[in-house]
Amino acid sequence: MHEKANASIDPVDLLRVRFEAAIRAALPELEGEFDTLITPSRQEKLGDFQSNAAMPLAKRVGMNPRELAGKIIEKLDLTGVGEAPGPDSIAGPGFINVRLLPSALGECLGRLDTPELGVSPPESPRIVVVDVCGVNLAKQLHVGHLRATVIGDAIARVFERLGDTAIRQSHVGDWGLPIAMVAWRVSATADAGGASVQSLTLGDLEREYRAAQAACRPETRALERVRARGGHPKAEAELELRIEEAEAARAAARAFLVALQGGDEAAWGVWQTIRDITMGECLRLCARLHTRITDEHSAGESSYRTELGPMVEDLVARGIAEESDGALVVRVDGIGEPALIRKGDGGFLYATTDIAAVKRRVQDLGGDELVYCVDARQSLHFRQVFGAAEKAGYTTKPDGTVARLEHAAFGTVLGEDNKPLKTRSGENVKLADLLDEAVARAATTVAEKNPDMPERERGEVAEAVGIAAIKYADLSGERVKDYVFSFDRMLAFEGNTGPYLQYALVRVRNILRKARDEGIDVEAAMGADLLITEAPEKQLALLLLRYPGVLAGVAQSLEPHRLCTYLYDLATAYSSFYENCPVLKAESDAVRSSRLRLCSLAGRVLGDGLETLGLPTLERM
RNA sequence: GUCCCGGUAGCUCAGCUGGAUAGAGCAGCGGACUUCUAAUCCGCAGGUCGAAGGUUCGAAUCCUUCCCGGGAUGCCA
Repeated sequence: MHEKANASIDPVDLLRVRFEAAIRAALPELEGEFDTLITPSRQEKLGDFQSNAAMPLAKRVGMNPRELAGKIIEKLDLTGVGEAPGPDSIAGPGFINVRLLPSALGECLGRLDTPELGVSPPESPRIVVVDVCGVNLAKQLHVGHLRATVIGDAIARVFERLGDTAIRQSHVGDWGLPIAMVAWRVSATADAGGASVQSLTLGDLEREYRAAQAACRPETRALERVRARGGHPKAEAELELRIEEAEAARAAARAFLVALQGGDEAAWGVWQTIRDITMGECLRLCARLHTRITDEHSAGESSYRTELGPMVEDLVARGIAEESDGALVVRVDGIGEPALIRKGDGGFLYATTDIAAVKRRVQDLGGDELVYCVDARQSLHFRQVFGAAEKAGYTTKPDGTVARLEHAAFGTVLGEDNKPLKTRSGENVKLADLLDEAVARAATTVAEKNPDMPERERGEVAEAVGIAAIKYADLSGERVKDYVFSFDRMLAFEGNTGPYLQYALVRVRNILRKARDEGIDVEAAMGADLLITEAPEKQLALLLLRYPGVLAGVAQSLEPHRLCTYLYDLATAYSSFYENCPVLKAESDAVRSSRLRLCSLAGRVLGDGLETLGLPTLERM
């Protein structure tokens, strides 16, 4: 315990040991566990860390909290860690403030300075299955898909960074009647001598998708309305005809679906082509977005098609599913609405596929934890699916351990009217257009700031800056909150933005590059004593030490925005250090070496953090 | 009706799971580029944390009720 604390990176661990000993000594009669309640100070003038333990403990033993705080600091030995405590260390109702010794800070930093930046591999790495992206066949990705892709990938990256295995799963909506409707339509067009299916773009497919939807929608409501008003017979006749046509279209689409399900070669070929067109475009965007989502991560609904029937039979046989109004449902304790898993007509529903997906992710992929990065509006759906899967025993691994299932819900992207940007509105912003706009704006800024930069590099910088701006804008807010989409907000390059973080890292790299150019032995400086004397150095050092803990907190909470906040604070602390503490022109070689090492550490943490969020980094900008 | 999620500066948002005088960015005002790149830094100004109660040494944070906004709610996915 003491050994471990001595080797710790986080000063909180060092202090906890000292405070525990002091409290035990001050209150020998105290029984049971207690918390030392050590946290970083919010205001640096008060100290670096504080313990709030005296207040609850005083209550427990019936003492005055300030008096108890006094007794604690009498026993508190901070040798080698912090400045000796005195009466001034106590403030307010009984806060105990601690100021760290520069030497202790340097030693902690030295322990952070490992190839893994203080992140130790887990004793038993876990398998975390992360649901990402959420694409549907024949539909373009729009800004609504940004979140599932970017946040999901970031969460997966955090687990990977911590030494766990992340398996991304893109649950592609590639099955069912809507898909059959488009497939039937494009196939019929091709058969009639129109455009071949292969020649279609995703944009074409999406238009066909909408057209197919419209063609298959019976306008019974409109007819009812017309009849209720005693409308014109001609209008009535026309609507009746349209309804007939729609029914015919639906019948044709159903027939196509049956052919597809039966393995009909022609139907299968059309479906495959539509799939290839959609996924090709989707994966190009995923790559451009600097995510690690690739083809191997696609597990479409179609991949469950042969598993659903047997699974449902199994649920019925074991009495987990029951009939209700002709449909089959699974009731889950604590949820009013049951999960529907089979329609009256025998068809399966999205809950069915999702339950099968839980089973596969736990029992075949070996997931210890399943994370669903999906819109918050699906919240009830996932509570039902998780509950049903648990009831069925599908969340239990072959070895008997039970997987943890979590819906990492994100808020909706809204339009200026405060309503969700919806696919059918037709006014939604395409993801590809957003990226193009971002890069175009970044290119303008790059040209202004770096007129001498070679053309090709300017392009690369613009791409990285634009993508980082968008991703950071999406990642930096609390996950569950909605936001109103705005180009200006998402493509800002100043202040608390992705490019700000990239810029701070570029400044680090510039110094290190220049040092090498000037013939300074940078490698030697990497072993230099860390002299933390100036306030900005201290601020930077204290933040650096929090990095491993922040990563762990993000994995625990599934909230990447915490890493954003941390990196922004770190970049700000570095910027302040940069302005106030000359490195290459430091007053002595020892200080210069120390600062070079501090720069290097800051750069590595920043770079590592950016990469863990999935934001591209740069050498210059 | 029931359930879920939000409400913090003019705007966009943080607030480390109950700690001290609630913090940033943008916008506004004023400073700092012959210096390691100013996509930066420093300063000023800006707040009954939706409302009212409660819990306790201490509440933006926990509990209750209410107000406002959004969402979900068995045979679409």
